[in-house]
Amino acid sequence: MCQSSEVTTRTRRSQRRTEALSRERIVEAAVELLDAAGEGGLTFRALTERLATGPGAIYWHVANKDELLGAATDAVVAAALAVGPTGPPDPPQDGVRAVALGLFDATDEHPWLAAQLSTRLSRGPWASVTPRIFESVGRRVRALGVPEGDWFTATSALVHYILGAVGQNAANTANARTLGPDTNRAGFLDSASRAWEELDPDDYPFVRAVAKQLRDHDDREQLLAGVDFVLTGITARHLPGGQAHTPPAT
Amino acid sequence: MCQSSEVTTRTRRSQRRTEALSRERIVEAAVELLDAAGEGGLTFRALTERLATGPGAIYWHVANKDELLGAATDAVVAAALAVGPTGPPDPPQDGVRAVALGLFDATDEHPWLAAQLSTRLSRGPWASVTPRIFESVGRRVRALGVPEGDWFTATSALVHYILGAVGQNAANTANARTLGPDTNRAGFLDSASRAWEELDPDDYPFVRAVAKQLRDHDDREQLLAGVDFVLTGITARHLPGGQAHTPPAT
DNA sequence: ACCTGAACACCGTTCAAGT
DNA sequence: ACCTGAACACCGTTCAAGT
Repeated sequence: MCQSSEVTTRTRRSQRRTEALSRERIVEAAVELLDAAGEGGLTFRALTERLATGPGAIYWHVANKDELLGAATDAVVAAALAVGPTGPPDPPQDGVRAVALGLFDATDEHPWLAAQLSTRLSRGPWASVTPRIFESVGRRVRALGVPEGDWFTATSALVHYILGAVGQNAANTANARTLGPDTNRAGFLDSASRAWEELDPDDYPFVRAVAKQLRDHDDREQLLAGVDFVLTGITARHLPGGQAHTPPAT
Repeated sequence: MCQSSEVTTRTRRSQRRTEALSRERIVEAAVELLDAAGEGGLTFRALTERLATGPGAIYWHVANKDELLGAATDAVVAAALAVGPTGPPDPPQDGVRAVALGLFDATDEHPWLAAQLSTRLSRGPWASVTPRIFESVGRRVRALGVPEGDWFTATSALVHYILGAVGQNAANTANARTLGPDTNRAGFLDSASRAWEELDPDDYPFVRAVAKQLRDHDDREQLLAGVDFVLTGITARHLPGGQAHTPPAT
Protein backbone atom coordinates (compact mmCIF):
# COMPACT_ATOMS: atom_id res chain seq x y z
CA MET A 1 0.00 0.00 0.00
CA CYS A 2 2.33 2.76 1.23
CA GLN A 3 5.74 3.27 -0.31
CA SER A 4 7.95 2.98 2.75
CA SER A 5 8.29 -0.76 2.73
CA GLU A 6 11.99 -0.45 3.63
CA VAL A 7 11.17 1.21 6.90
CA THR A 8 8.30 -1.06 7.87
CA THR A 9 10.39 -4.13 7.31
CA ARG A 10 13.40 -2.93 9.23
CA THR A 11 11.74 -1.23 12.14
CA ARG A 12 10.87 -4.11 14.37
CA ARG A 13 14.22 -5.76 14.43
CA SER A 14 16.15 -3.25 16.48
CA GLN A 15 13.11 -2.05 18.34
CA ARG A 16 13.20 -3.17 21.95
CA ARG A 17 10.32 -5.44 22.80
CA THR A 18 7.71 -3.51 24.71
CA GLU A 19 5.22 -6.22 25.60
CA ALA A 20 6.40 -9.51 27.00
CA LEU A 21 6.26 -12.43 24.65
CA SER A 22 3.03 -14.37 24.73
CA ARG A 23 1.30 -17.02 22.72
CA GLU A 24 -1.07 -14.38 21.43
CA ARG A 25 1.67 -12.11 20.20
CA ILE A 26 3.41 -15.00 18.51
CA VAL A 27 0.26 -16.10 16.72
CA GLU A 28 -0.38 -12.53 15.67
CA ALA A 29 3.11 -12.22 14.21
CA ALA A 30 2.66 -15.56 12.47
CA VAL A 31 -0.50 -14.36 10.77
CA GLU A 32 1.29 -11.23 9.61
CA LEU A 33 4.13 -13.21 8.14
CA LEU A 34 1.72 -15.59 6.43
CA ASP A 35 -0.23 -12.70 4.98
CA ALA A 36 2.90 -11.02 3.73
CA ALA A 37 4.69 -13.94 2.15
CA GLY A 38 2.46 -16.99 2.17
CA GLU A 39 3.11 -20.27 3.90
CA GLY A 40 6.77 -20.21 2.92
CA GLY A 41 7.13 -16.88 4.70
CA LEU A 42 6.50 -18.34 8.12
CA THR A 43 9.85 -19.56 9.45
CA PHE A 44 11.19 -19.51 12.96
CA ARG A 45 13.99 -17.29 11.77
CA ALA A 46 11.65 -14.68 10.36
CA LEU A 47 9.57 -15.00 13.49
CA THR A 48 12.49 -14.50 15.87
CA GLU A 49 13.60 -11.45 13.94
CA ARG A 50 10.17 -9.92 13.96
CA LEU A 51 9.68 -10.61 17.64
CA ALA A 52 13.26 -9.68 18.53
CA THR A 53 13.90 -12.91 20.36
CA GLY A 54 15.41 -16.34 19.93
CA PRO A 55 13.83 -19.62 18.80
CA GLY A 56 13.88 -21.02 22.32
CA ALA A 57 11.58 -18.27 23.53
CA ILE A 58 9.00 -19.17 20.91
CA TYR A 59 9.20 -22.84 21.76
CA TRP A 60 8.41 -21.94 25.32
CA HIS A 61 4.97 -20.72 24.29
CA VAL A 62 4.27 -22.99 21.35
CA ALA A 63 4.95 -26.69 20.93
CA ASN A 64 6.11 -26.61 17.32
CA LYS A 65 5.46 -25.09 13.93
CA ASP A 66 2.43 -27.22 13.22
CA GLU A 67 0.70 -26.09 16.38
CA LEU A 68 1.54 -22.51 15.51
CA LEU A 69 0.02 -22.84 12.05
CA GLY A 70 -3.04 -24.40 13.61
CA ALA A 71 -3.41 -21.56 16.07
CA ALA A 72 -3.06 -18.99 13.28
CA THR A 73 -5.71 -20.78 11.26
CA ASP A 74 -8.04 -21.02 14.19
CA ALA A 75 -7.69 -17.34 15.04
CA VAL A 76 -8.52 -16.23 11.52
CA VAL A 77 -11.46 -18.61 11.18
CA ALA A 78 -12.89 -17.61 14.53
CA ALA A 79 -12.86 -13.98 13.42
CA ALA A 80 -14.45 -14.86 10.09
CA LEU A 81 -17.29 -16.81 11.68
CA ALA A 82 -18.04 -14.14 14.24
CA VAL A 83 -20.28 -12.32 11.78
CA GLY A 84 -23.60 -11.11 13.08
CA PRO A 85 -24.52 -13.82 15.55
CA THR A 86 -26.69 -11.14 17.12
CA GLY A 87 -29.79 -9.66 15.60
CA PRO A 88 -32.89 -11.56 14.52
CA PRO A 89 -32.09 -15.10 13.44
CA ASP A 90 -31.62 -15.32 9.69
CA PRO A 91 -33.60 -17.66 7.54
CA PRO A 92 -31.38 -20.73 7.73
CA GLN A 93 -30.47 -20.65 4.05
CA ASP A 94 -29.23 -17.09 4.37
CA GLY A 95 -27.24 -18.12 7.41
CA VAL A 96 -25.46 -20.86 5.49
CA ARG A 97 -24.73 -18.41 2.69
CA ALA A 98 -23.35 -15.94 5.23
CA VAL A 99 -21.01 -18.54 6.67
CA ALA A 100 -19.81 -19.44 3.19
CA LEU A 101 -19.23 -15.81 2.26
CA GLY A 102 -17.49 -15.16 5.55
CA LEU A 103 -14.98 -17.91 4.87
CA PHE A 104 -14.74 -16.73 1.28
CA ASP A 105 -13.77 -13.24 2.35
CA ALA A 106 -11.36 -14.55 4.98
CA THR A 107 -9.44 -16.59 2.40
CA ASP A 108 -9.44 -13.57 0.16
CA GLU A 109 -7.65 -11.63 2.88
CA HIS A 110 -5.47 -14.53 3.95
CA PRO A 111 -4.68 -16.56 0.85
CA TRP A 112 -2.74 -19.15 2.85
CA LEU A 113 -5.88 -20.00 4.79
CA ALA A 114 -7.48 -22.28 2.24
CA ALA A 115 -4.66 -24.78 2.15
CA GLN A 116 -4.55 -24.77 5.94
CA LEU A 117 -8.25 -25.37 6.19
CA SER A 118 -8.13 -28.49 4.07
CA THR A 119 -5.01 -29.66 5.87
CA ARG A 120 -6.61 -29.16 9.28
CA LEU A 121 -9.90 -30.69 8.24
CA SER A 122 -7.84 -33.63 7.03
CA ARG A 123 -6.13 -33.91 10.35
CA GLY A 124 -9.18 -35.26 12.04
CA PRO A 125 -12.39 -33.97 13.50
CA TRP A 126 -10.77 -32.58 16.62
CA ALA A 127 -8.70 -29.86 15.10
CA SER A 128 -10.32 -26.83 16.59
CA VAL A 129 -11.40 -25.33 13.29
CA THR A 130 -13.50 -28.34 12.48
CA PRO A 131 -15.97 -28.07 15.36
CA ARG A 132 -16.15 -24.34 14.81
CA ILE A 133 -17.23 -24.57 11.19
CA PHE A 134 -19.41 -27.58 11.85
CA GLU A 135 -21.25 -25.75 14.58
CA SER A 136 -21.88 -22.67 12.45
CA VAL A 137 -23.26 -24.62 9.54
CA GLY A 138 -24.97 -27.29 11.60
CA ARG A 139 -27.15 -24.88 13.52
CA ARG A 140 -28.61 -23.72 10.25
CA VAL A 141 -29.14 -27.26 9.07
CA ARG A 142 -31.07 -27.96 12.25
CA ALA A 143 -33.12 -24.79 11.78
CA LEU A 144 -33.89 -25.97 8.27
CA GLY A 145 -36.03 -28.73 9.68
CA VAL A 146 -33.80 -31.60 8.63
CA PRO A 147 -34.60 -34.66 10.75
CA GLU A 148 -32.01 -35.30 13.43
CA GLY A 149 -30.77 -38.54 11.93
CA ASP A 150 -29.51 -36.66 8.88
CA TRP A 151 -27.86 -33.73 10.62
CA PHE A 152 -24.38 -35.09 10.33
CA THR A 153 -24.63 -36.12 6.71
CA ALA A 154 -26.24 -32.88 5.60
CA THR A 155 -23.82 -30.68 7.51
CA SER A 156 -20.84 -32.63 6.25
CA ALA A 157 -22.00 -32.18 2.67
CA LEU A 158 -22.30 -28.43 3.10
CA VAL A 159 -18.99 -28.07 4.88
CA HIS A 160 -17.13 -30.16 2.33
CA TYR A 161 -18.56 -28.21 -0.54
CA ILE A 162 -17.98 -24.80 1.01
CA LEU A 163 -14.37 -25.46 1.89
CA GLY A 164 -13.66 -26.88 -1.53
CA ALA A 165 -15.15 -23.93 -3.34
CA VAL A 166 -13.55 -21.40 -1.03
CA GLY A 167 -10.19 -23.07 -1.55
CA GLN A 168 -10.57 -22.80 -5.28
CA ASN A 169 -11.20 -19.09 -5.04
CA ALA A 170 -8.22 -18.54 -2.79
CA ALA A 171 -6.13 -20.39 -5.34
CA ASN A 172 -7.25 -18.13 -8.13
CA THR A 173 -6.41 -14.92 -6.34
CA ALA A 174 -3.16 -16.28 -4.92
CA ASN A 175 -2.08 -17.42 -8.34
CA ALA A 176 -2.96 -14.14 -9.92
CA ARG A 177 -0.55 -12.46 -7.52
CA THR A 178 2.15 -14.98 -8.31
CA LEU A 179 2.06 -14.09 -11.98
CA GLY A 180 3.25 -10.63 -11.08
CA PRO A 181 1.66 -7.50 -9.66
CA ASP A 182 0.48 -6.37 -13.08
CA THR A 183 -1.46 -9.55 -13.69
CA ASN A 184 -4.83 -9.32 -12.05
CA ARG A 185 -7.29 -12.02 -11.33
CA ALA A 186 -9.00 -11.71 -14.69
CA GLY A 187 -5.66 -12.08 -16.41
CA PHE A 188 -4.97 -15.25 -14.52
CA LEU A 189 -8.30 -16.82 -15.32
CA ASP A 190 -7.82 -15.76 -18.91
CA SER A 191 -4.54 -17.63 -19.25
CA ALA A 192 -5.93 -20.62 -17.38
CA SER A 193 -8.85 -20.65 -19.76
CA ARG A 194 -6.50 -20.57 -22.72
CA ALA A 195 -4.60 -23.52 -21.25
CA TRP A 196 -7.83 -25.49 -21.14
CA GLU A 197 -8.57 -24.63 -24.74
CA GLU A 198 -5.26 -26.09 -25.81
CA LEU A 199 -5.93 -29.52 -24.34
CA ASP A 200 -6.28 -32.52 -26.59
CA PRO A 201 -9.76 -32.42 -28.23
CA ASP A 202 -10.07 -36.20 -28.07
CA ASP A 203 -9.22 -36.51 -24.38
CA TYR A 204 -10.78 -33.33 -23.06
CA PRO A 205 -13.85 -32.33 -25.08
CA PHE A 206 -15.83 -31.26 -22.04
CA VAL A 207 -13.07 -29.24 -20.41
CA ARG A 208 -12.49 -27.41 -23.69
CA ALA A 209 -16.19 -26.70 -23.97
CA VAL A 210 -16.29 -24.98 -20.57
CA ALA A 211 -13.02 -23.07 -20.94
CA LYS A 212 -14.89 -19.87 -21.70
CA GLN A 213 -17.07 -20.32 -18.63
CA LEU A 214 -13.94 -20.65 -16.54
CA ARG A 215 -12.78 -17.30 -17.83
CA ASP A 216 -16.07 -15.48 -17.32
CA HIS A 217 -17.33 -16.95 -14.08
CA ASP A 218 -17.63 -15.04 -10.83
CA ASP A 219 -16.31 -17.02 -7.87
CA ARG A 220 -18.75 -15.51 -5.43
CA GLU A 221 -21.78 -16.27 -7.57
CA GLN A 222 -20.48 -19.73 -8.20
CA LEU A 223 -19.99 -20.36 -4.49
CA LEU A 224 -23.58 -19.38 -3.77
CA ALA A 225 -24.91 -21.41 -6.67
CA GLY A 226 -23.17 -24.48 -5.31
CA VAL A 227 -24.46 -23.85 -1.80
CA ASP A 228 -27.93 -23.70 -3.25
CA PHE A 229 -27.44 -27.00 -5.04
CA VAL A 230 -26.60 -28.69 -1.78
CA LEU A 231 -29.34 -26.91 0.15
CA THR A 232 -31.87 -27.90 -2.46
CA GLY A 233 -30.71 -31.48 -2.32
CA ILE A 234 -30.92 -31.53 1.46
CA THR A 235 -34.36 -30.02 1.70
CA ALA A 236 -35.78 -31.91 -1.28
CA ARG A 237 -35.14 -35.10 0.59
CA HIS A 238 -37.44 -34.35 3.45
CA LEU A 239 -39.52 -31.31 2.68
CA PRO A 240 -41.33 -32.15 -0.54
CA GLY A 241 -41.17 -29.22 -2.89
CA GLY A 242 -38.64 -27.51 -0.66
CA GLN A 243 -36.34 -25.17 -2.58
CA ALA A 244 -33.23 -23.40 -1.42
CA HIS A 245 -34.35 -20.16 -2.95
CA THR A 246 -36.35 -18.43 -0.30
CA PRO A 247 -38.08 -15.94 -2.58
CA PRO A 248 -40.60 -17.47 -5.01
CA ALA A 249 -40.20 -16.69 -8.70
CA THR A 250 -40.12 -12.90 -8.94
CA MET B 1 2.30 -58.24 4.34
CA CYS B 2 5.29 -60.61 4.39
CA GLN B 3 7.56 -60.77 7.38
CA SER B 4 10.92 -60.03 5.78
CA SER B 5 10.75 -56.27 5.96
CA GLU B 6 14.48 -56.09 6.75
CA VAL B 7 15.35 -57.67 3.45
CA THR B 8 12.91 -55.68 1.35
CA THR B 9 14.20 -52.42 2.73
CA ARG B 10 17.87 -53.22 2.30
CA THR B 11 17.78 -55.03 -0.98
CA ARG B 12 17.56 -52.22 -3.45
CA ARG B 13 20.46 -50.19 -2.16
CA SER B 14 23.30 -52.46 -3.13
CA GLN B 15 21.43 -53.95 -6.04
CA ARG B 16 22.85 -52.77 -9.32
CA ARG B 17 20.32 -50.80 -11.34
CA THR B 18 18.98 -52.98 -14.10
CA GLU B 19 16.82 -50.54 -16.00
CA ALA B 20 18.13 -47.11 -16.86
CA LEU B 21 16.71 -44.27 -14.84
CA SER B 22 13.64 -42.69 -16.30
CA ARG B 23 10.94 -40.28 -15.26
CA GLU B 24 8.54 -43.17 -15.03
CA ARG B 25 10.75 -45.18 -12.72
CA ILE B 26 11.29 -42.16 -10.52
CA VAL B 27 7.59 -41.45 -10.24
CA GLU B 28 6.95 -45.09 -9.47
CA ALA B 29 9.52 -45.05 -6.67
CA ALA B 30 8.04 -41.81 -5.36
CA VAL B 31 4.59 -43.38 -5.13
CA GLU B 32 6.05 -46.34 -3.25
CA LEU B 33 7.79 -44.08 -0.76
CA LEU B 34 4.65 -42.02 -0.29
CA ASP B 35 2.58 -45.13 0.27
CA ALA B 36 5.05 -46.50 2.77
CA ALA B 37 5.70 -43.44 4.89
CA GLY B 38 3.38 -40.64 3.85
CA GLU B 39 4.35 -37.28 2.47
CA GLY B 40 7.24 -36.98 4.91
CA GLY B 41 8.67 -40.20 3.54
CA LEU B 42 9.37 -38.75 0.12
CA THR B 43 12.82 -37.17 0.27
CA PHE B 44 15.52 -37.00 -2.34
CA ARG B 45 17.79 -38.92 -0.03
CA ALA B 46 15.35 -41.80 0.33
CA LEU B 47 14.75 -41.63 -3.39
CA THR B 48 18.42 -41.78 -4.32
CA GLU B 49 18.95 -44.72 -2.03
CA ARG B 50 16.03 -46.60 -3.44
CA LEU B 51 17.04 -45.88 -7.00
CA ALA B 52 20.75 -46.42 -6.29
CA THR B 53 21.77 -43.10 -7.76
CA GLY B 54 22.59 -39.52 -6.85
CA PRO B 55 20.34 -36.48 -6.55
CA GLY B 56 21.70 -34.98 -9.75
CA ALA B 57 20.43 -37.94 -11.73
CA ILE B 58 16.91 -37.37 -10.46
CA TYR B 59 17.06 -33.69 -11.25
CA TRP B 60 17.94 -34.57 -14.78
CA HIS B 61 14.52 -36.19 -15.24
CA VAL B 62 12.43 -34.06 -12.92
CA ALA B 63 12.48 -30.31 -12.34
CA ASN B 64 12.02 -30.35 -8.56
CA LYS B 65 10.19 -32.03 -5.73
CA ASP B 66 6.94 -30.24 -6.41
CA GLU B 67 6.83 -31.47 -9.97
CA LEU B 68 7.58 -34.96 -8.75
CA LEU B 69 4.72 -34.86 -6.27
CA GLY B 70 2.47 -33.60 -9.01
CA ALA B 71 3.48 -36.40 -11.32
CA ALA B 72 2.88 -38.98 -8.59
CA THR B 73 -0.55 -37.52 -7.91
CA ASP B 74 -1.42 -37.47 -11.57
CA ALA B 75 -0.36 -41.06 -12.11
CA VAL B 76 -2.49 -42.33 -9.25
CA VAL B 77 -5.52 -40.28 -10.24
CA ALA B 78 -5.27 -41.33 -13.86
CA ALA B 79 -5.33 -44.95 -12.77
CA ALA B 80 -8.28 -44.33 -10.46
CA LEU B 81 -10.36 -42.65 -13.14
CA ALA B 82 -9.65 -45.32 -15.73
CA VAL B 83 -12.52 -47.42 -14.43
CA GLY B 84 -14.83 -48.89 -17.02
CA PRO B 85 -14.86 -46.22 -19.72
CA THR B 86 -15.84 -49.06 -22.02
CA GLY B 87 -19.13 -50.89 -21.97
CA PRO B 88 -22.54 -49.32 -22.33
CA PRO B 89 -22.66 -45.76 -21.03
CA ASP B 90 -23.88 -45.62 -17.46
CA PRO B 91 -26.81 -43.55 -16.40
CA PRO B 92 -25.07 -40.24 -15.69
CA GLN B 93 -25.82 -40.33 -11.98
CA ASP B 94 -24.20 -43.73 -11.65
CA GLY B 95 -21.23 -42.45 -13.56
CA VAL B 96 -20.73 -39.61 -11.12
CA ARG B 97 -21.02 -42.02 -8.23
CA ALA B 98 -18.45 -44.29 -9.87
CA VAL B 99 -15.99 -41.43 -10.23
CA ALA B 100 -16.50 -40.49 -6.60
CA LEU B 101 -16.00 -44.06 -5.42
CA GLY B 102 -12.96 -44.45 -7.66
CA LEU B 103 -11.29 -41.47 -6.01
CA PHE B 104 -12.46 -42.71 -2.64
CA ASP B 105 -10.77 -46.05 -3.13
CA ALA B 106 -7.64 -44.44 -4.49
CA THR B 107 -7.23 -42.29 -1.39
CA ASP B 108 -7.85 -45.34 0.70
CA GLU B 109 -4.90 -47.03 -0.96
CA HIS B 110 -2.76 -43.89 -1.06
CA PRO B 111 -3.58 -41.86 2.05
CA TRP B 112 -1.26 -39.04 0.98
CA LEU B 113 -3.35 -38.47 -2.13
CA ALA B 114 -6.12 -36.42 -0.55
CA ALA B 115 -3.85 -33.64 0.68
CA GLN B 116 -2.16 -33.56 -2.69
CA LEU B 117 -5.45 -33.34 -4.51
CA SER B 118 -6.57 -30.27 -2.64
CA THR B 119 -3.12 -28.74 -2.95
CA ARG B 120 -3.06 -29.32 -6.71
CA LEU B 121 -6.61 -28.16 -7.19
CA SER B 122 -5.59 -25.06 -5.30
CA ARG B 123 -2.65 -24.54 -7.56
CA GLY B 124 -4.80 -23.45 -10.41
CA PRO B 125 -6.91 -25.03 -13.09
CA TRP B 126 -3.98 -26.16 -15.20
CA ALA B 127 -2.50 -28.69 -12.87
CA SER B 128 -3.00 -31.85 -14.84
CA VAL B 129 -5.23 -33.53 -12.28
CA THR B 130 -7.78 -30.76 -12.50
CA PRO B 131 -8.72 -31.23 -16.15
CA ARG B 132 -8.73 -34.96 -15.66
CA ILE B 133 -11.28 -34.92 -12.85
CA PHE B 134 -13.27 -32.14 -14.44
CA GLU B 135 -13.55 -34.09 -17.66
CA SER B 136 -14.71 -37.26 -15.93
CA VAL B 137 -17.40 -35.53 -13.93
CA GLY B 138 -18.32 -33.00 -16.59
CA ARG B 139 -19.22 -35.57 -19.21
CA ARG B 140 -21.81 -36.96 -16.84
CA VAL B 141 -23.16 -33.51 -16.09
CA ARG B 142 -23.59 -32.93 -19.78
CA ALA B 143 -25.31 -36.29 -20.17
CA LEU B 144 -27.63 -35.29 -17.36
CA GLY B 145 -29.24 -32.72 -19.62
CA VAL B 146 -27.96 -29.67 -17.76
CA PRO B 147 -28.08 -26.65 -20.09
CA GLU B 148 -24.68 -25.70 -21.43
CA GLY B 149 -24.53 -22.39 -19.60
CA ASP B 150 -24.51 -24.20 -16.25
CA TRP B 151 -22.00 -26.91 -17.07
CA PHE B 152 -19.13 -25.22 -15.36
CA THR B 153 -21.02 -24.30 -12.21
CA ALA B 154 -22.61 -27.71 -11.83
CA THR B 155 -19.39 -29.60 -12.48
CA SER B 156 -17.46 -27.39 -10.09
CA ALA B 157 -19.96 -28.03 -7.35
CA LEU B 158 -19.69 -31.78 -7.79
CA VAL B 159 -15.91 -31.77 -7.98
CA HIS B 160 -15.53 -29.58 -4.92
CA TYR B 161 -17.84 -31.71 -2.90
CA ILE B 162 -16.33 -35.02 -3.96
CA LEU B 163 -12.77 -33.97 -3.24
CA GLY B 164 -13.73 -32.57 0.12
CA ALA B 165 -15.54 -35.70 1.19
CA VAL B 166 -12.85 -37.99 -0.16
CA GLY B 167 -10.23 -36.01 1.71
CA GLN B 168 -12.12 -36.40 4.93
CA ASN B 169 -12.20 -40.14 4.54
CA ALA B 170 -8.52 -40.33 3.77
CA ALA B 171 -7.89 -38.33 6.91
CA ASN B 172 -9.86 -40.75 9.03
CA THR B 173 -8.03 -43.82 7.84
CA ALA B 174 -4.64 -42.11 7.91
CA ASN B 175 -5.24 -40.94 11.45
CA ALA B 176 -6.38 -44.32 12.57
CA ARG B 177 -3.01 -45.69 11.47
CA THR B 178 -1.17 -42.93 13.29
CA LEU B 179 -2.73 -43.92 16.58
CA GLY B 180 -0.93 -47.21 16.38
CA PRO B 181 -1.43 -50.45 14.51
CA ASP B 182 -3.84 -51.76 17.11
CA THR B 183 -6.19 -48.83 16.74
CA ASN B 184 -8.48 -49.36 13.83
CA ARG B 185 -10.65 -46.91 12.04
CA ALA B 186 -13.59 -47.46 14.37
CA GLY B 187 -11.37 -46.78 17.33
CA PHE B 188 -10.25 -43.52 15.86
CA LEU B 189 -13.77 -42.32 15.11
CA ASP B 190 -14.74 -43.40 18.57
CA SER B 191 -12.15 -41.22 20.27
CA ALA B 192 -12.90 -38.34 17.91
CA SER B 193 -16.55 -38.67 18.81
CA ARG B 194 -15.69 -38.56 22.48
CA ALA B 195 -13.65 -35.40 21.90
CA TRP B 196 -16.72 -33.77 20.37
CA GLU B 197 -18.82 -34.79 23.33
CA GLU B 198 -16.47 -33.02 25.68
CA LEU B 199 -16.79 -29.65 23.99
CA ASP B 200 -18.39 -26.75 25.81
CA PRO B 201 -22.20 -27.24 25.79
CA ASP B 202 -22.79 -23.52 25.41
CA ASP B 203 -20.49 -23.03 22.44
CA TYR B 204 -20.99 -26.32 20.65
CA PRO B 205 -24.49 -27.68 21.20
CA PHE B 206 -24.87 -28.89 17.63
CA VAL B 207 -21.50 -30.57 17.40
CA ARG B 208 -22.19 -32.40 20.65
CA ALA B 209 -25.55 -33.49 19.32
CA VAL B 210 -24.02 -35.14 16.26
CA ALA B 211 -21.05 -36.70 18.03
CA LYS B 212 -22.72 -40.11 18.00
CA GLN B 213 -23.43 -39.81 14.29
CA LEU B 214 -19.76 -39.11 13.73
CA ARG B 215 -18.92 -42.36 15.45
CA ASP B 216 -21.47 -44.49 13.63
CA HIS B 217 -21.36 -43.10 10.15
CA ASP B 218 -20.06 -44.95 7.12
CA ASP B 219 -17.82 -42.79 4.96
CA ARG B 220 -18.81 -44.48 1.75
CA GLU B 221 -22.53 -44.08 2.36
CA GLN B 222 -21.97 -40.50 3.41
CA LEU B 223 -20.02 -39.76 0.26
CA LEU B 224 -22.83 -41.09 -1.91
CA ALA B 225 -25.48 -39.26 0.09
CA GLY B 226 -23.65 -36.00 -0.47
CA VAL B 227 -23.23 -36.67 -4.17
CA ASP B 228 -26.98 -37.22 -4.34
CA PHE B 229 -27.63 -33.91 -2.59
CA VAL B 230 -25.65 -32.07 -5.22
CA LEU B 231 -27.09 -34.08 -8.09
CA THR B 232 -30.60 -33.41 -6.84
CA GLY B 233 -29.84 -29.72 -6.57
CA ILE B 234 -28.43 -29.61 -10.06
CA THR B 235 -31.26 -31.45 -11.72
CA ALA B 236 -33.99 -29.79 -9.68
CA ARG B 237 -32.95 -26.49 -11.13
CA HIS B 238 -33.71 -27.39 -14.70
CA LEU B 239 -35.60 -30.62 -14.83
CA PRO B 240 -38.69 -30.02 -12.71
CA GLY B 241 -39.27 -32.98 -10.49
CA GLY B 242 -35.90 -34.43 -11.40
CA GLN B 243 -34.42 -36.55 -8.65
CA ALA B 244 -30.95 -37.95 -8.32
CA HIS B 245 -32.26 -41.35 -7.41
CA THR B 246 -32.69 -43.19 -10.65
CA PRO B 247 -34.95 -45.95 -9.36
CA PRO B 248 -38.45 -44.84 -8.34
CA ALA B 249 -39.68 -45.79 -4.91
CA THR B 250 -39.23 -49.55 -4.70
C1' DA C 1 9.04 -19.01 34.97
C1' DC C 2 10.81 -17.21 31.00
C1' DC C 3 14.32 -16.23 27.70
C1' DT C 4 19.07 -16.60 24.99
C1' DG C 5 21.61 -18.28 21.11
C1' DA C 6 24.86 -21.64 19.55
C1' DA C 7 24.55 -26.14 17.77
C1' DC C 8 22.41 -30.30 15.49
C1' DA C 9 20.26 -33.10 12.09
C1' DC C 10 18.03 -32.92 7.95
C1' DC C 11 16.27 -31.09 3.82
C1' DG C 12 15.95 -29.46 -1.43
C1' DT C 13 18.91 -28.00 -4.84
C1' DT C 14 23.23 -26.92 -7.51
C1' DC C 15 27.18 -27.76 -10.26
C1' DA C 16 31.75 -28.97 -11.75
C1' DA C 17 33.22 -33.14 -13.17
C1' DG C 18 32.92 -37.52 -15.27
C1' DT C 19 31.24 -41.11 -18.96
C1' DA D 1 22.79 -37.21 -23.25
C1' DC D 2 22.93 -38.91 -18.85
C1' DC D 3 24.85 -39.59 -14.36
C1' DT D 4 27.98 -38.78 -9.92
C1' DG D 5 28.47 -36.92 -5.39
C1' DA D 6 30.39 -33.26 -2.67
C1' DA D 7 28.90 -28.85 -1.30
C1' DC D 8 25.58 -24.99 -0.21
C1' DA D 9 21.92 -22.53 1.90
C1' DC D 10 18.18 -23.05 4.71
C1' DC D 11 15.07 -25.17 7.76
C1' DG D 12 12.75 -26.93 12.45
C1' DT D 13 14.16 -28.13 16.82
C1' DT D 14 17.04 -28.81 21.07
C1' DC D 15 19.36 -27.64 25.20
C1' DA D 16 22.77 -25.99 28.44
C1' DA D 17 23.07 -21.73 30.24
C1' DG D 18 21.48 -17.45 31.91
C1' DT D 19 18.05 -14.16 34.53
